[in-house]
Amino acid sequence: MQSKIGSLLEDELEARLVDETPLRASWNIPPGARVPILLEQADDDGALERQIIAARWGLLKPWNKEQREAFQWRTHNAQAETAGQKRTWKGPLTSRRCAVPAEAYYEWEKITEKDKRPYAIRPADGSMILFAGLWETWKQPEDEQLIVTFTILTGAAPDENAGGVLGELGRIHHRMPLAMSSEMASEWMNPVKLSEDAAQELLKRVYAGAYEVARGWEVQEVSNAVNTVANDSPELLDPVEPEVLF
DNA sequence: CCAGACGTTGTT
DNA sequence: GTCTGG
DNA sequence: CCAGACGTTGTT
DNA sequence: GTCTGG
Repeated sequence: MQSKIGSLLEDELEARLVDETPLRASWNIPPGARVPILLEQADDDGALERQIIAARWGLLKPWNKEQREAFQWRTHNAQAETAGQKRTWKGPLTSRRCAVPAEAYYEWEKITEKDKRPYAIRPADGSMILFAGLWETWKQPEDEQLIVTFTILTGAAPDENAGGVLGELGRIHHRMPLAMSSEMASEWMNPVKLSEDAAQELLKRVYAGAYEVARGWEVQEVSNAVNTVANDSPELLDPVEPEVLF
């Protein structure tokens, strides 16, 4: 995943940067990293406000006491198909929905057991992606501090014969993160507590709209420099020429 | 009732 | 915390 | 997600 | 193999 610095996000997302923790731009964001997420909450006066908050990618379940056990599960994604039935996602789904802004994300195509090939995926028009996410708070045992964590919902990738960018997405991977239009994101982020049924319906609509959002993306093979998290520069998004075979 | 799990991706 | 399994 | 590490007391 | 770190 790739993300802009906080101040730029404030303008672009028309939201207030709440967490003062400096959020630097990054072009290589792994699970576990802190990145800005977008959510709606009541401000000090009780008015609904759109906020940008630094959050850890990888949802930590609030009942885990030890950091070791909290970090054990891979929770950076939640399956949209079953999220409504899973204990871990139910609470967040009814009450803590967020959007995760990104300019691009990476997907790895598995070629063989050891060979994988990274692609950068982003809106062709340079706009921001708003992934559908869920957030949660976790109390750090050492200092009782609440830290915000999040996960990104995923769905089945389109059929590889779909044609166009949807076909490309399906060809390189069988899953994809669910992105939202800005209108859908506004609905999604509304912090009203939903019933489980209503939350399920809302999620279905996000899922149903995800391919249409993805239709505006482009998929470009990039250098395997992105495989090493220490590499973090805008050049990671530069396309590499596909190998000519003859 | 109490005890124990609570997840995804990808691979088989 | 909340659900499932026993 | 991928890359890279993984370990200590006591016994041989 | 599995976990940690980034």
